[in-house]
Amino acid sequence: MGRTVACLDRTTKRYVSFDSMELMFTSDKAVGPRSATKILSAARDVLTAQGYSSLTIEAVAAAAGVGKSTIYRWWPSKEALLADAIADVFRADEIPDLGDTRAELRLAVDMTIDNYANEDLAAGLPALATGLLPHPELMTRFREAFLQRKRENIAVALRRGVERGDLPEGLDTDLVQDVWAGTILYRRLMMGSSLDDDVADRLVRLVLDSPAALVARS
Amino acid sequence: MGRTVACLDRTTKRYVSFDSMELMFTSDKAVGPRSATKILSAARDVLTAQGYSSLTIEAVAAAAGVGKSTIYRWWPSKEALLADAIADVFRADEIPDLGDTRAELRLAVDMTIDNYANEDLAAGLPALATGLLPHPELMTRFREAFLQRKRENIAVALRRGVERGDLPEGLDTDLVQDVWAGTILYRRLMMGSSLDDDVADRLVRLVLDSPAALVARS
Amino acid sequence: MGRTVACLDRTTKRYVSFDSMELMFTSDKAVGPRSATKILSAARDVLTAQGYSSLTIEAVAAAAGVGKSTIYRWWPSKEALLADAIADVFRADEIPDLGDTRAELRLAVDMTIDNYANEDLAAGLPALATGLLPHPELMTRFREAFLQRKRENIAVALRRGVERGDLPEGLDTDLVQDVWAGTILYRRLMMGSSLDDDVADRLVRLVLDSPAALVARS
Amino acid sequence: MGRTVACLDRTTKRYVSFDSMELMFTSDKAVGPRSATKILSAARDVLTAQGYSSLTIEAVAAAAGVGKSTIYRWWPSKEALLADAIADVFRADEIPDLGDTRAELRLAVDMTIDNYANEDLAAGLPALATGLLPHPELMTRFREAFLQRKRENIAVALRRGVERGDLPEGLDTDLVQDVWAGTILYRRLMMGSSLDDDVADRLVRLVLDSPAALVARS
DNA sequence: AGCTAAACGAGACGGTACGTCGCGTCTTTAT
DNA sequence: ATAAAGACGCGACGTACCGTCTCGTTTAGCT
Repeated sequence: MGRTVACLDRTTKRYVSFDSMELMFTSDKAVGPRSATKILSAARDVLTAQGYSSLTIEAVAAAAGVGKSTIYRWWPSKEALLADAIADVFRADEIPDLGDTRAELRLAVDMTIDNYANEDLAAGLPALATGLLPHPELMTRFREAFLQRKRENIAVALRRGVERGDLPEGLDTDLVQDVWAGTILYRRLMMGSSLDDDVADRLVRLVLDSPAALVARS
Repeated sequence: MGRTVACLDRTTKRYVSFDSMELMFTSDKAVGPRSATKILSAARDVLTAQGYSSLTIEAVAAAAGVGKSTIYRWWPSKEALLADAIADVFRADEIPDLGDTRAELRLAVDMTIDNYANEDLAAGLPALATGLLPHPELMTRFREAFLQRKRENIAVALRRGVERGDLPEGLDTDLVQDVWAGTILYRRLMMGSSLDDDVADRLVRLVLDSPAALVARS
Repeated sequence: MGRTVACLDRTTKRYVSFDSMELMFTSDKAVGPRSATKILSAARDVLTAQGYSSLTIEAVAAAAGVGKSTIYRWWPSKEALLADAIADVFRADEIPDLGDTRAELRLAVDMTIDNYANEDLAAGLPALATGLLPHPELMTRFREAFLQRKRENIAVALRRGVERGDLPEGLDTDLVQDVWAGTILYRRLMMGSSLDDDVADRLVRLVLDSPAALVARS
Repeated sequence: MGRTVACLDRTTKRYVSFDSMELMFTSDKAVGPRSATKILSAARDVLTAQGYSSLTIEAVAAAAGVGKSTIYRWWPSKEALLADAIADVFRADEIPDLGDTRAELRLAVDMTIDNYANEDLAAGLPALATGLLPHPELMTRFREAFLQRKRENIAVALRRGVERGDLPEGLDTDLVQDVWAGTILYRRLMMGSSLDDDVADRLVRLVLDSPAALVARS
C-alpha cells in the first residue's frame, strides 16, 4: 500500500495522482517528475520550518534545488503540491483484527489524531480547504486520492465491530468518521485544545455507547 | 448586545476589539473607523462574490469606496479584517428556555449549522484558521471575541439540561460543542456533505444518548 | 532646450514623452516618476557596463534602487525606457552661425559622430530599431521626440549655407542628413571602421562638392 | 557559387561557415545538418510572419519540425542562425560589364536596396548588429562570410569605372559602399522613408559627381 | 541484408527574466 | 484635519525560452 504522487498522464497531458506503489509496480524506471521526492519533501520542510505563509513555489523550488518550472510542469497549483506533500505522509494503515472492537476503534482514533494533530502538516489542512473550496471537482479528487483509503480501512474495522455485535446494524460509518475527524481537527485548529488519551478514549466510547444516533436514517 | 469590531488604540498603538454596541454608543465622538460598516460589509461582499483568493485589501477598499490606508489604520492585517467581517454576522443568540432539552439542543445545533454552513462566509473560516495558526495569541483573542459568546449561550442551555436531569452531572460542555462544531465544519469543508435535518437530529441525539462519553474526566 | 523624459498623462492614462524643459516650466514640482533621473541613468550604466543583452528591467531596477513596478508604471516597454535613456544624452545642439559653411557642416558632422559613435549608447540604437520596427507608430513618435530637434538644428545650418550661396537652392536637407547619419552608423555598427577626422572631412566635402545629386526632385 | 551555411567542426568543436556549394559537393560525406535548408527557411518564415521578437529557437524548431538540439548542434546561437538565414537569401551578384558606368552603378545600388529594403529580412539586420556588437570577432567573421562577396563584386564594377575614366584614381570603394548601404539602411530602418527610383538615382549621381570627397586620403 | 553509430524528435531539466498583482508604507491632493 | 487617491520598494506569481541533458527512434553507410 503506497502513497499518492503526482504525475502527468503522457497521453492526455493532464495531471493525475498515482499511487506510488502502482508507480513502482508499473515501471521499474521512474515515471513522472524525476525529483518528486525531493520536491514533496522540500515542501514539507518549508511548511514545517517557516509556516504556510512562507510556503511559496519559489521557496520550495529553492529548497529542493529545482527550477520553478519543474514544479509547475507537474503540479498545476500550490494546492495540488500541498495535497501531495501531505498525502505523502498521511497515515492510512489497515486496522488489524484484534478481536477487540474497543481496541480497534482506539487504533482508528489514534491514527486520525496522528494525522491531524501532526504539529506541522496540520497547518496545511485549512489552507488546503481554503484553496479547494471554490473548486468542488478538485475537492472531490482530493478526497478520493487522500482520505478514501484511510476511511475505508477504518470502515472495515467498524464493520467488524458490527459483525461482532458490538456496534449496531446500519451504523453510519461516514458519520462516525466525520465526528471523529471533525472533533479532532476542530480542537486542534480552532480551539488549540489537547488531544490526549482521555479525549481519544471518549471519542471511542462515544461510538460504542450511543449507536442509535449514529445509525443511518432507515 | 452588539458585535465585536476591531479598532486600533491610538494611545497604545495596539489593536483592540470593541463591542459594536460600545462603538455605536460612542460614535458621536467619532471613535473608531467612520466607515467600519461599509468596510466590513464590502469585505463580505467580495468574499461572497469572488471568493477568498480575491479578498484583497485593495479590492475591499475599492468596493467600500475607501482608501487602503483607512483600512490599514484600523485593522492590522487581512485576518483581523476577515475576523471582524465574519464575527459581524456570526450568530450567538441566547437559547431560550423552552422547557424541552431536546428542542433547545436542536436550536443550538441549528444555530451552529447556520454559522458554519453559511454558503459564503464558511469559506473564510479555514482561511482564518490558516492565518491565525502561527499566532496562538491572536488565535486566543479571536476565540474570545468570536466564539465565546456563542459557546456560553449554548453552555447555558446544556446546563439547563443537566438541571432538568436530561443530561448527566459533569457534562463536558466544551467537548459537546467541539463535537458539534467539528462535525458540522468537517462535513461542510472537507466532505461537502449535506447538513440536513437528519444530521442535526442525530447530533442532538448523540448528546442526549451517550452522556458517559461526554462527561469530563473525573 | 531640454531633454525628453517619460511621463504618464494623468488624464488619458497614456504614456507621453515630455520635453524636460516643458516639464520644468509647467510645474515647479516634479511631475512624472520621482526617480526618472535615477532610472534613466541606471539604464545607461547597465548598458555601458554589461551590454545590451544584460539590459533587463530587473537589472535597471536593481541598479536604480527602485522596484520593477515603478519602471513599468511609467515606461510601457524596455524600448521606451531605452529610447528615453538615449534621448537624455543625445546631442541636438544648435549650430552657431560661424559665417563659414564648411566649418558649420563640420560641426554638424561632428555632433552626429558624437551621438552615433558614442562607445556605449550606440549599442542601444540597433536594439531600439529592432524593437520599434514592428510598431511604425512608435517609430514615428520616437523619431519626433528623439531625432527631430537635431535634424532641425542641422537643417538651419544647411539653409544658412544655401543663403550664403555655398549650397544650392532646393538642397534636400533630409537626404543630406540620411547620408551623414547612415554612413556614420553603418561604419560604426556594421563595419567597425574608424570615424576619424578624415571621414568627417570627406562627409562634409561630399555635401559641399556634389550638390546636384542632393537636390530634391524638382 | 553557393551561399554560406553554418557548420560545427566535429574535430575542433568550433563553429565554421561552409559555402553551401562546398556543402552540396561534400554532402555525400554527410557533413552538415541534414535539415539545414528546412531550418533556415523556417527561421525566415518565423521572422517574416511573426517578427524578430518571436524568433525563438523553439519556434524555429517547431516550424521546421525539428528538435531543438538539432539546431543547437549546428548553430551556437540565435545570431549565428539568423546570420545564415539572411545570408542564404542575400544578393551578391556580379555586376556585368555593361560598358556604361552609370548603369552599372545603378545595378549595384539596386542590388543593395533589394537586400536592405527586403520587407522582412531587413528587420533581422539591426537585431544581428545588436547581437554581434559585443563580439568583434564574430562581427568580423560575419562581415567576411556575409558582406564580402557583395562588396567585392561591386568594387569590381567601381574599378571598371575608374579604368574607364568615369571615376577618379584612388576612389575609396569602401567609403562609397558605406555611403550607399548606410544611407539605404538608415532610411529603411530609422526614417521609414521610401527607397524609390529617385533615391537610387541620386545615390548613383552622388558617386559620379563628387569623386574628390570619395578619394582615399592620399 | 543486417549492424552500428550518428543524427535526430522529443521534451524534461535548472535557470533567468518577463510583466502582473498585491502587499504595507508613505506622500500628495482635495476637501 | 482627515481621508481619497495612488506612487513606491518589494516579493511572489505563473509563463516563456534559454541552453543542456537524457531518452528512445530513425537513418544511412559499412560490413
